[in-house]
Amino acid sequence: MKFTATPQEQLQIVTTGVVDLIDRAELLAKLEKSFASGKPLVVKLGADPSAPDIHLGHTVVLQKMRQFQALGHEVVFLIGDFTGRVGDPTGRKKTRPALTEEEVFANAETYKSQIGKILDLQKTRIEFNSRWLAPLNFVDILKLTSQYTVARMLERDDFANRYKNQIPISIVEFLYPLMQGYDSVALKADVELGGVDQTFNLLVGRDLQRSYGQPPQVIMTLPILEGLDGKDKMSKSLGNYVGINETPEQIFGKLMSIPDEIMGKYFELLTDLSIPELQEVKRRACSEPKAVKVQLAHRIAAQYHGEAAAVQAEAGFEKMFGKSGDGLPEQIEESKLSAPPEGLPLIRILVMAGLAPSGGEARRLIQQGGVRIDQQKQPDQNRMFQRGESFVLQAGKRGFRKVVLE
RNA sequence: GGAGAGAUGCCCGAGUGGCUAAAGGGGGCAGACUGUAAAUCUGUUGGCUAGCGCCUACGGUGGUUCAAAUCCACCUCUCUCCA
Repeated sequence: MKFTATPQEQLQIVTTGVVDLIDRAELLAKLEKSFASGKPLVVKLGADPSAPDIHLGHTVVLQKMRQFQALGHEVVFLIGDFTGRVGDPTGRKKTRPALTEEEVFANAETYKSQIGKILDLQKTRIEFNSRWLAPLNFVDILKLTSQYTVARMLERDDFANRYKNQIPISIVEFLYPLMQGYDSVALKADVELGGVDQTFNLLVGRDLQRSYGQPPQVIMTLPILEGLDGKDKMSKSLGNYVGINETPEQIFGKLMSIPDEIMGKYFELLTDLSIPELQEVKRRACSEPKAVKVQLAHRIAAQYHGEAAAVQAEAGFEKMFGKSGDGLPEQIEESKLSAPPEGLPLIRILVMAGLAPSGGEARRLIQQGGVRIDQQKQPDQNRMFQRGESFVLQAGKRGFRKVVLE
């Protein structure tokens, strides 16, 4: 392998935007060695197999992976299937069900199709940590655990807080950082990437590599992206995310709903704007926030679906919410419902069309004026509809369904 | 192993026999206002029901009682201190 960029140039590219880099000198030394020998660095990124939906938050670190990849290094996308199979004892109520082999395989495929939007799959190595974790026996595990102390584990913020607040910490949780660190040993990783919240785990990897006689990996942490609510980090379980598999319309719409304050950060972490462009955007964000937000939504939609789709998504948005629009989305999903001879009451229809989770919820929506039929507010919860009728049903601001009774 | 504290709805948290589908807050949802932003105000937030009402619910099981989230017994789990 021949590198086109010099170690210094590579260092420059690869360290922009990182929060923590441990250690800069080590990284440069690794880059130099790799440049001289023609041997690419092994760059590791771990992924949780139980949540195979990749959202914009994940892309921050994936983009960093792509930079390494573009420079000619070997990126390893590591799926923590073993961890997933063990399950998570922390959430007592919702014990994470151990994933079956089929599920792991299916999730891996899902991952591939998604990370392919950012990484070059041809050049991406995909690994499963069960390959080396499953064969370990108790002696191996004792050796692994003897490398670490409880006091050092309690250095992790999360553990320290829970310990202080008398919230349970399972022994197994102490093993997770060790397992993750052992992954680095097994892969002989040169660099491991992760969000800043992963700092502790990444550091454990360094320590373990040293214990096992390997040169320690360089760790690089990247900023955590806030979710659509602008408060918590973007995550599927909080529902404040934009999945990269979503339609351009969904991506556009969701991005338009973020708080103004985080627009700058989104531009910074999710687009490839240059520094001067970023400054320009941040300046305009105060004077014309709407236009800037549209630009953001457009740009990101285009990144994943192309310019044409982004243009269309923007037009659809205007049609729906703009001053001159008619308040209807471009595409409305259709529900064919079979009605009994006596007809269907509105409440039932809302539930059957998937616009309300229960009858009570549907009733509430109607009572509060959140339900429209063909754009007309519909206050009568008992209104009956007969076979052959069809109309556009709207629940709340965003729930639309074309209902056809048959 | 010993002593003590605790487990309540999506989350936090009040509630020590009936007026408790359970205060209050957070979050969610809807409405008004708007830029599908923020802030603010209003309503709402277990299920079934047009409604009366019925069912399910306060870690689990059983018991006392006309009546239990509340009292008793056992069990499970968590935390603290001692060893």
